[in-house]
Amino acid sequence: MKTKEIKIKKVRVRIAPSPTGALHVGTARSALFNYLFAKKNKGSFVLRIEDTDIERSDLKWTQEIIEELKWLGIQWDEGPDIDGQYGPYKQSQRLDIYEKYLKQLLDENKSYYCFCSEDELEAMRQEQMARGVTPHYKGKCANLSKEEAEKFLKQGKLSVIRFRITNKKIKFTDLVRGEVEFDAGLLGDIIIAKNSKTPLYNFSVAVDDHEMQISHVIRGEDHISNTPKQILMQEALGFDQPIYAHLPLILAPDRTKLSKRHGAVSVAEYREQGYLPEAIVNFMALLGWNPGTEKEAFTLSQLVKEFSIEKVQKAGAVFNIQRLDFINGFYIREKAIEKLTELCKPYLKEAGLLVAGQISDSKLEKIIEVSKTRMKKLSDIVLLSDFFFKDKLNYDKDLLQWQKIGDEATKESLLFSEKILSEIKEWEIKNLEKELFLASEKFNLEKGYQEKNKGYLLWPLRVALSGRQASASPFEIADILGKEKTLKRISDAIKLII
RNA sequence: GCUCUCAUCGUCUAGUGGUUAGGACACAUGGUUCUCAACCAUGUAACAGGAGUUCGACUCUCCUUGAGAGCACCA
Repeated sequence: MKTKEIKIKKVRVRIAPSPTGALHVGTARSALFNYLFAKKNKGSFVLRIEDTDIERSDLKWTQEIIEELKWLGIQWDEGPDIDGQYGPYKQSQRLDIYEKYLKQLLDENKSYYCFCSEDELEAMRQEQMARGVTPHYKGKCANLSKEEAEKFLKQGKLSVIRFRITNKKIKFTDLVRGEVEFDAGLLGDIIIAKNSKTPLYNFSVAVDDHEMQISHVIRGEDHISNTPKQILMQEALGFDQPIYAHLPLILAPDRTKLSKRHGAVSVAEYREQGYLPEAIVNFMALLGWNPGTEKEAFTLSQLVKEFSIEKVQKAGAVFNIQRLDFINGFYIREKAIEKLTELCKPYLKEAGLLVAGQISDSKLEKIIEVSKTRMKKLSDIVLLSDFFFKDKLNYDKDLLQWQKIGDEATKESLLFSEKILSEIKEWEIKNLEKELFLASEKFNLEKGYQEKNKGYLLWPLRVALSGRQASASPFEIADILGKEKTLKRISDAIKLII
């Protein structure tokens, strides 16, 4: 009995996005898992741009995909340079290679020219569906002689190149799904190229994966039915077969494949809304994978250590935005304040709140500091902190009232705060807090209010300073605003009551 | 329609023949608190159904049901 020779191949994986749109979160997660698998196994991660569909591909999408991947921290070992040197990692620059293999298949009669029109094909599909069989090409042109084909070609008849599917069962071992079997007889001869210069997906993938010596193909489950086609082509071309792993799909809340109609699907959109790359990475890793422990917070490098493809889930995972929000809020709170401030600046500028030179960095940091526990994403900072930047607040006077004490009592409360604050010399948060707490007790005693209920004094004050039902504490706001603005806001509030 | 795949709380999941079925998000309640967050504590909540196999099935087998993906001159 022959022992099968086991080749220990170096781990080489790839992610192969097509630049027909922004980087989809599903693609990003595939990229992440490939990256983790490569790093874990001391292998290489290759980025290949699949732009054979010239009509739909656009350079701007290639650039964006590269940018988003970099932003996420998913770095490739081989692939396009950042400065736009794509080299051999863009399919449109590999046309000679495909042409060579295409010719080989044609010469060996493993593929043939097909002259059927799209209308004919469509009619056939309809007819097959109606009969209850999987639509597939029956091979009308399969038996055309070489001479006939040549003749048609010379006449300039439109043609494509089809691959002869061998009628047999295709089995492969999937790292996440185990043994998978397909009946190739149901496939029909697939089109592998529009012409010698325009290869199509299933063919170019087989060629590229071979040429790039890809050892493991880790991709979304939506590709699983492409696998037998690619295996057949590898066999026809004499290529080694990579090991496959099909990842569960990322689902929308309605449990269908996450798509545009469900809202934001691109990494760029989440980035714009103010999600942090570490949060997105952590969140994506946990969609369809778990460490087998109860640990849930992972940095990219921790993920590299913990990742194992065996722990990848089989069932699709719903993209739960609430969980992303939670994780993002967690990372926001973890961020060093200087960094978080820098990250918030663009949002404040965009909203017209932050004008260069009007506010010091240290003051801005204080604003961010007192707001950050309420942030789920960076863009939240605008609504959370706009009252710090405005000169005039806009709110309903009834909001100033604490527990329906009435306008007059509210006014007295504000006047009391105004007096206390106007007398404070050392305008510093600790001191403000101390003085206001003392004042609150005194005020309650004077008015006969419940002694411990600080709301009589603090609520109207906080609303006067923020104009908000919910905000940071009055001490924090007063400290940031400074004495002059604080007193101004209090007197504005008093005027509002009158 | 055909092919393939999947199935534990609402969601992400742990669990590999014997568990009070565990954790996290979300939700609820309480604590803290002027408010909202954050934080801490507690709670609600799941093995799709039916047959087997077995002393014993969430766990193994089969069937049913349900769900998803694919079926392009897109990738």
